[in-house]
Amino acid sequence: MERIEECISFLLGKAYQQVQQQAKARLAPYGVTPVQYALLWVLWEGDGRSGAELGERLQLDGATIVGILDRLEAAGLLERRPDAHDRRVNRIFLRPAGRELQGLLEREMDELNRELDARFSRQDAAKLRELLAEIGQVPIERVKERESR
Amino acid sequence: MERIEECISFLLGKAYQQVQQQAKARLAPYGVTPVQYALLWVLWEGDGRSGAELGERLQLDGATIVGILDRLEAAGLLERRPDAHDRRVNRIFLRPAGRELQGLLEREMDELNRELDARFSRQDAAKLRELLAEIGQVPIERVKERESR
DNA sequence: AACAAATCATGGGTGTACAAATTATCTCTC
DNA sequence: GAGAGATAATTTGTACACCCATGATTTGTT
Repeated sequence: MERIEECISFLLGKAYQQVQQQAKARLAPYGVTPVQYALLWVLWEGDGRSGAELGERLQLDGATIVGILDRLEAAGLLERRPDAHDRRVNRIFLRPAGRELQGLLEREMDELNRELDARFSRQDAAKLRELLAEIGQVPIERVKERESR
Repeated sequence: MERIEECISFLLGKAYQQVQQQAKARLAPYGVTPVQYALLWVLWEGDGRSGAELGERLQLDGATIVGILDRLEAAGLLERRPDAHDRRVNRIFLRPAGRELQGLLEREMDELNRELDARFSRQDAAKLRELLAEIGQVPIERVKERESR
């Protein structure tokens, strides 16, 4: 690997950076960041999950989730409600303002994704998805859950 | 885009996250982060550039560069020397400890890149590079430098 | 029942990233 | 040659992102 430009890791980083900046710019007018958008997305999928569940879904550290929830809660987009049966957990619920953003934000991000798609032939776009998914698949240690029986 | 898993932006983020974590784990034993490695790389290419030049090369904000240089300098890997002709700029030079890391760190990262490559056929690997490079190409406003004449 | 182990949310510390403001210096123009 | 505008480095403030540690609980095991 004599040239850094040939490393997949480097190219991946560059590409990610570009897309990230586009997403940031598109979401900024709504006061939402890309990560916050991802979290809202899973909430639109379904309300009432715990912070730990959200973290697992997004592959984010628990400590990271806390901060994101803090900001979204301060913005009035969601609220934490204590779980009735397990006093360790908070369940996260959307507030009206959080629901209302769905249409707007999805429109923005759909457009970004269409722009990305438009750069490639249909075949290449599919190929890119396939190859990225291959990398995104947890590559190391999947040895974790193996509960008895 | 009904499923977030189909968005290129999402897949890209996931893939990036994976590679980033691998890189972090491999570099951590040497007390170096992925970004710090990238900066060291360009210094191995050539010493004595200014912070602004390094930032341009790596597409990093000036403010970000300052912090990275601070830590690498504190670690004794490089030093800032004032430019003789322009007292606004510092030129960045490797120190012996910084040079000695080159072999070790490049071995680590080469291995990671080979592991990534190994997941794909030669053709697919080339295709992936091509597609990523397409995204990484500055997509918006390249209208900046256009100096007179 | 009682205790060890696992789990959830959170707080602290480190390291990016970027925007905006600051300071020091340079360059260009009149 | 003096001020206007550009540029380099830095500071400050916000937002991730992860690790480690802690406290409150819950669960599993005797």
